[in-house]
Amino acid sequence: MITHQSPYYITTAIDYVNAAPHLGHAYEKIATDVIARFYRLQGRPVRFLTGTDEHGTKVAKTAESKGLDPKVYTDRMSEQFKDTWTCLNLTYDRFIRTTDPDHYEVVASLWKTMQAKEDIYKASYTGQYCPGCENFLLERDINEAGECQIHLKKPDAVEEENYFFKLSHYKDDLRTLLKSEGFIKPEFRKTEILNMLEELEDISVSRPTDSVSWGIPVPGDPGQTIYVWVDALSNYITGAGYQHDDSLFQTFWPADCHMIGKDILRFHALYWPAMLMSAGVELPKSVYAHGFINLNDAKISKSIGNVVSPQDLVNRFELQNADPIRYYLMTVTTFGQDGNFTEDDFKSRVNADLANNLGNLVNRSLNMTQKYFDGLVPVLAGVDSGTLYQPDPTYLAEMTAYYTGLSDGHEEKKKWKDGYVFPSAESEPRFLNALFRNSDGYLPSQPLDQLLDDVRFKYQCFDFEFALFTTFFHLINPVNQFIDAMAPWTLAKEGDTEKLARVLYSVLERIRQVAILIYPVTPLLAQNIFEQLGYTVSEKNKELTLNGQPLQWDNLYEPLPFGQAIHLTGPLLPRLDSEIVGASGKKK
RNA sequence: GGCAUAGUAGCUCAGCUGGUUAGAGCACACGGUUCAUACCCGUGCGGUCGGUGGUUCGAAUCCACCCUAUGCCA
Repeated sequence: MITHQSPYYITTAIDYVNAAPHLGHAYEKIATDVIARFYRLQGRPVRFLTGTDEHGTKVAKTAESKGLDPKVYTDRMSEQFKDTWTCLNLTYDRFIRTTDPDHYEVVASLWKTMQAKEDIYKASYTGQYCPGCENFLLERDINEAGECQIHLKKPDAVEEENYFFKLSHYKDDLRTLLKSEGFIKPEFRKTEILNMLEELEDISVSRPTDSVSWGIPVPGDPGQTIYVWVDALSNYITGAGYQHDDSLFQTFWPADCHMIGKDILRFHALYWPAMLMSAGVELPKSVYAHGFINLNDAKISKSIGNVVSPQDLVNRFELQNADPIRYYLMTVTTFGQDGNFTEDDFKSRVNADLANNLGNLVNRSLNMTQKYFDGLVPVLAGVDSGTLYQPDPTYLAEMTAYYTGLSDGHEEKKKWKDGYVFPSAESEPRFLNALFRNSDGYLPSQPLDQLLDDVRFKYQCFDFEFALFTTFFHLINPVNQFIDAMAPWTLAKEGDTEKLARVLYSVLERIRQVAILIYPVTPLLAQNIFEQLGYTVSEKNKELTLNGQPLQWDNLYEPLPFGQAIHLTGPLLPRLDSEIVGASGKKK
């Protein structure tokens, strides 16, 4: 690994263990894993934190209802989350639990620092308390008759002593932060939070232990329990070694990105930075609020009964692994916006993109290699593989002339619409150049290296949909077209071995590149491709190694070794043809 | 009720700061091919861009109001 690159620290929201993990939880974790894998490919030291939020009355009550000690209950639930993340093949570096001992220490310490700064004070709080809920009600929990929506009883006005955090004190600093470039992502969320700022008040940060006992006690006041957000948000610094591992903390803090759902942006963009300001800790560089995923057009919720876990989907569609789920979720919508997971769309998209376009391409190419070259990557006579990606002046001149010939964008678009420049038999040598040199003859408007850079840029912007669209539309599909145009089976019949070698090599080489591009999203498919291409593949420190070397983005320009023995093992991904069962779990 | 985001072909979505006949993929129809996972390649079908008004020579794109969905807040 190249270690001179700057470290990258990304976190997910920690999940509340009161409910089992479902597709919504998975969405965020997958996106974060994609980013983590992408940055590892870039050679940056990455730290990826996820975990569970385990304190609070609800959890204590649920545990009690099952006759369990809260700790025993949360032990079980956090294992369930870990199992799910294993199923999704997540590469997190630590799974933090708010019940972890070091987290207790960090929260207590953070509290004391904020208290020493005189940002925490005690005051009385009056709220509408519902005995049925064992909690204070928010306005939205109360119906028009002034009753609790759930228990249909009027709540009691209860007054209790709480500690408060001087959030309002940080209004101006927060405004400056929020307005700064790139702190809140996507950009359109900025307005929403800035508007909230004006009505910012101090927040309650503790509850009497009588009401909430399952939590971290306030230092020096055992009668109070630290409230959920101070506890939960602090996980991000605990997970970076705050006060426990100085070298880790210095390496990875401040976090590069807190990946969260749009519902909790307020806490991450206002409360959390203010707490850090108070404690004198550096602020995270960005907070990314992603959208929600619906399931078959319905909100994912217990009451609707459409809670589906990734494991459920793997079983239902008889998937070999979760890659198709990862792929679908990352392409179903523009990241940041809400999306909809539809099961028959899932099936058809996975079949079309992964099985047919990519899978079949890999399969047909390797089959031909097996058949025509005894399973060895074709050797290009008289070509030094080290020079394959060196610019070819003749070709560059040709391309330049082509671009210059286009008077404006309109004409270029027209050419695009008229169809790609198909290689005739005569133009074939140029086309081969295109496949493994700097430019791609199929798409004259976009040289190959630009396309590859474009994919990288899209990943950097968390624009996963476009990163993959570009890969499939501009890099994979053209290879299928190329194969048809070149008709290697005809070349084989005619005995034109040299040309056959060039065509097939070009195809295999492009497949190799594509495997790198899709690796962050579908790591196991990528791994399978590398294995079939004949590489010795293993995993080390959450990185893939090919022939002993860690896979890196730069490998895009390190071509497939001539003569490498491929390892054909059958279809990359079988088509999904299983019957679709209703999302709600209803039978067919 | 306030703030924010979204509402575009049967389905999932692109369309940046307004400009010639609104774009992909999937699905569907027809043709071609056989190396391949009933696959791949080609052609075609398909939309009065949520509604109503307005600004403009010109709006899916800007403004106002309304309807619907989602999140936060009250």
